[in-house]
Amino acid sequence: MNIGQVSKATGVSQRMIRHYEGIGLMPPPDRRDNGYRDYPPRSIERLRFIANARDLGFSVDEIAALLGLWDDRERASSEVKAIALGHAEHLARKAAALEAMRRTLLDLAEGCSGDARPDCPILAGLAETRPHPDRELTGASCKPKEEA
Amino acid sequence: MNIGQVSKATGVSQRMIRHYEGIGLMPPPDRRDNGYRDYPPRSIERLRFIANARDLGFSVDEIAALLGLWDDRERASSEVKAIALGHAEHLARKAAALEAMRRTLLDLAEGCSGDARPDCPILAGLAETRPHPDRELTGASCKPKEEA
DNA sequence: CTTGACCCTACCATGATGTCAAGGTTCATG
DNA sequence: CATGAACCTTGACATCATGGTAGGGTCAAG
Repeated sequence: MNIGQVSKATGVSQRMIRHYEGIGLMPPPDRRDNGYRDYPPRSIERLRFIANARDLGFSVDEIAALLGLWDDRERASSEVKAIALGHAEHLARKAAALEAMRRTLLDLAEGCSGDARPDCPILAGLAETRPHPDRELTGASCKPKEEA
Repeated sequence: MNIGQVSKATGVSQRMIRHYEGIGLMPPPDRRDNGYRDYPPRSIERLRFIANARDLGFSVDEIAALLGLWDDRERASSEVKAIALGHAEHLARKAAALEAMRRTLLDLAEGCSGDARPDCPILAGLAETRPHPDRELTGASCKPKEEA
């Protein structure tokens, strides 16, 4: 199969199919005499696996690990489950962070009249001193450089 | 003030302070004879505003809009509120998407024994045909859909 | 003068994806 | 056969926010 047909069959863009090959998620397919990639039917399965995992928010590294387990018929399902549950935890933390942002925003907006007057607690809140003024500072403001 | 002091005062890295200048969020400050950036105290306020907005997940474009309204003493608070509420909605949708992913993942993991046996519904679910019209990827193996 | 902290610009990298460019191949049709 | 559409190829650039590095200038104190 040509790349265009694989793309249609899987819903993965040609661009990303080549990309996955480049980063090692897909094995390099055979080439025909004209240089065209020639995919075996198995590739479709594997691409769908990758795309589904991506849709679930797995990182490339996680997908690589899952593919390795997929290829290994002897693997223990506990390994797969550990990756999946770890990722679920990761997703939960991200969702909670977004929710906290939203909460803060709604709290700020609550005090805002939302009319034609210029007074606005949202802007006032944004201009306030930052809650965590202890972020990373680039350059060595207080760290000794021990470089040769 | 030198950039290092502004960085310390705001918790924004020097790297990002220069970046915000490059993308137009911060006005280019005066330069001393030696080429060093020389910031007025106002810059600290503005940087804090930017950093706070960024922490709330606003995009650069949204921050630019908020800054414009911040600079405008005549603006109506309704404009600010509209941006804020729109963004809150955006955050809610993102959080919901993450939660849906997590739900799917947990559903898949539920059927997984998580022991030494190779049988694993998580991998089976990932290898399934991609949801094209509507998704039914949760739970056990569904009927394989044939689509070209 | 030396040292070390500070500043400058400019480039590279991330991750997933899109787009565009410039060129080769295949095939159908006039 | 010639032309053009539709396909394939590689490579490069852009996004967004951030970190890092390289290479070099500046300043103040010892």
